[in-house]
Amino acid sequence: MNIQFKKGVLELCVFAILEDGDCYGYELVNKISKNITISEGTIYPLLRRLTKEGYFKTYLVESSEGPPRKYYKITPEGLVVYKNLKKQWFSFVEGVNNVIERGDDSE
Amino acid sequence: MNIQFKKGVLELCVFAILEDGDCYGYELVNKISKNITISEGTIYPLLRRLTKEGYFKTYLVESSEGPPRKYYKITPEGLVVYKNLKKQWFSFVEGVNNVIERGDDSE
DNA sequence: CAAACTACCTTGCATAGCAATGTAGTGAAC
DNA sequence: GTTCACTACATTGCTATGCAAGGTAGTTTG
Repeated sequence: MNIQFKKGVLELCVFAILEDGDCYGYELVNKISKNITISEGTIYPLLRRLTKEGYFKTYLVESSEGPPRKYYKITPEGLVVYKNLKKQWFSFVEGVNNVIERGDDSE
Repeated sequence: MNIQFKKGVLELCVFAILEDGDCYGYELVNKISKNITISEGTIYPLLRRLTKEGYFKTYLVESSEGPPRKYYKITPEGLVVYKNLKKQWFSFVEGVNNVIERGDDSE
């Protein structure tokens, strides 16, 4: 899979999944992996960053299957950023499709 | 516009436009700019790289409106790479849409 | 206690886009 | 006749993000 394509989009994916319900990091990796190749080394720093920026809050939950899980919950600010990012993504894809399908738009 | 989204995709756009007919750098910037914000500082290094990798050939054409134009022509190898990249792009977009729309796929 | 799984985390590297800047040619304005 | 705007090429240093590779620690199975 083309690594470059993912730049900025994984952030959007994480937002989208968390909007549907709180998750912990390892769970996010597994969910995203069903559709896009992703590694833990990508997700954890991303979650830290977005938490630091105030878009997520975290809480720990004990697990009977391993170490405690750090759950991430989207904040109201995060929700605003997410909706904006989602719009940008769709309009970007539309722009790319215009270029690809017509090579050019006018004339 | 989100800069990160463009990573790797501008390459695809350049391929797509050149598949439709030879262009010079400045022209490519203008064509892509109709749909996606782009700067010259991005396009010229990209064209150099893809030419060096054997995906484009170039030829100069005098212009009455300024300095000579360097036209880029896609090579057979370039065409193969382009078709592959295009497939990857569409499958990537599909994957992202799956994540965004369902948050998850299974269950 | 070793292997396999869950679950967290960090470091250094590669990549691509961009702003800023520079060079030259043409043509119009003043 | 020189200043401005446009065409058209190009380079440098910066930034951001994803990844491989590595590590820590808890649980369960043998």
